[in-house]
Amino acid sequence: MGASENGDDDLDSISDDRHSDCVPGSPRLDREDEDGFPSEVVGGGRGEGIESFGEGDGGSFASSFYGSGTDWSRLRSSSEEEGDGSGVILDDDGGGLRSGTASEKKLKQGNLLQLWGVKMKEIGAGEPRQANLLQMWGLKRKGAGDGGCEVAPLESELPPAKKRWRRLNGGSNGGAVVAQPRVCPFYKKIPGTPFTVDAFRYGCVEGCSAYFLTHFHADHYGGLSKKWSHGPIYCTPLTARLVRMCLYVDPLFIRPLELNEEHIIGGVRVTLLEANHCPGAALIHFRLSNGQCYLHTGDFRASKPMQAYPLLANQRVDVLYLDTTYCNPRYKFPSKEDVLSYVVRVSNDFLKKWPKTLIVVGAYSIGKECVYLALSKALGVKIHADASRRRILQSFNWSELSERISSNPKDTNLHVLPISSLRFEILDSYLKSYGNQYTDVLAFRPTGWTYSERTQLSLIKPISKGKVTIYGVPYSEHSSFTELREFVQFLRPSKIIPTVNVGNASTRDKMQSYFQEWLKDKSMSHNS
DNA sequence: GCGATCAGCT
DNA sequence: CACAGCTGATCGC
Repeated sequence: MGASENGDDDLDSISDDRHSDCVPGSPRLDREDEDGFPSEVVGGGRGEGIESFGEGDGGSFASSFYGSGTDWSRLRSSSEEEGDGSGVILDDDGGGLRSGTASEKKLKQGNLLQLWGVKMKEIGAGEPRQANLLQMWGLKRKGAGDGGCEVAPLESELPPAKKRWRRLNGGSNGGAVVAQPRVCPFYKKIPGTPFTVDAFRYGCVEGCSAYFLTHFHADHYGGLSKKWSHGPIYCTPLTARLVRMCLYVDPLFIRPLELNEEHIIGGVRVTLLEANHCPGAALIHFRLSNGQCYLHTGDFRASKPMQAYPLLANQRVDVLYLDTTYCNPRYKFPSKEDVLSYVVRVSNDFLKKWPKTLIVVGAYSIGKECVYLALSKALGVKIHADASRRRILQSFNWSELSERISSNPKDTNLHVLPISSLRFEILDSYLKSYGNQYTDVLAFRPTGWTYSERTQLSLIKPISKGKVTIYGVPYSEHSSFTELREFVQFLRPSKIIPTVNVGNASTRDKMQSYFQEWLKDKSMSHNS
């Protein structure tokens, strides 16, 4: 599921090996860096495959690239904040303040008012948030005192493409990203190579001459803009299109790599694999010239079919950079297929009782398409999305989806809205804006984490208010705890580096103990 | 005015 | 709790 077709792409005209000479002549890894990894990371045989980091062709890996920020202690951690007195900490490169306590952030931002405890809300008398969402749909005029007009926005009234993207996806930069260190953390760097993964918000990363982007979500592409000039960006053709269309990155820097093809970049054999996350999302497999193999999962949902990928089946993986979003046994959720049939069933039942129901699916910029696609197929109706979202969805070249998209909201009772719109007041206004076309709204909020307490789909209880009913459904695009365990036990990597939830020392310890538990029985190895 | 970044919130 | 943002605000240019 979730795989989208890669049709012809208009971006891939530039040959990939133009930047294959990108390893700068730099000193070797400093001894003080050791293997560059904290000792808490699980290792197979201690040291095996580790000493070789930084050797071989990739040995010119800059020590400055890998030397700073190589341990967890540089990461933000609430527990650590309590521990070390949380003074202002200077970066190695001098001057910069490390993201840390709230006071540090305020200092860094130079926001004296906040530092002094003056709240923003007390200063500005802003409009309530709802007004803007209503304005977005043309339901309410700016500054107009009336109850809103009754018509959906006309195409001609919409802002130009760029404004529309920015409107859909956040403020001025396509969505704010949570505070992170200014220095690229070590787990975004691939040792023995001049590569980083999803590391765009650190400016020019020293020693990095190739920047990989696993998928088009703001917390991964953060920092990319039309001013990007720090090096080539490698990603799938679909992600490449979005980077150009939505962020206006200069195409000279964008290097689309077809899935399932080996590409030689800087002497490293690189293959992108379908990640089962959002459209365009990829796992990245690196095979260094010294034989070391690394797998970076980006964000992914582990699945059985992945175990048949030729690069993963019966292959040694030395280091696994793992999406550990739900690496806790409390996170159990059903398969995507089960959730899709559940959503269809709920909708059919609802429509039987209230035939004039508007069905709404909440979604971010990309991801969760299969939820409304499944509804579209089952109900035999089209999908309405606004111009901003249509532009993105059409760029997928996913014909099964494209054919079902409608620009006219009155064409169909199945609409996609930003997930932030799934609130009673907003949906109620939305319902009213269609006059008497609909009597009720049935909305689905697909997410992975609302499901933590429930164990069965049948136990899900919707919340209703007036004519609006909202279901939170456990449609996850990350691996459940069980899926993660099965994937790790299948792959049996020598070493695992978590890439999510790493800001807290106790969470890191917990994850490492799970990894050890999963890998303790060597006789179960598939990949020995 | 525009773009980047931050706090607070969902 | 955490996902993947959203929104308003400030700051530099």
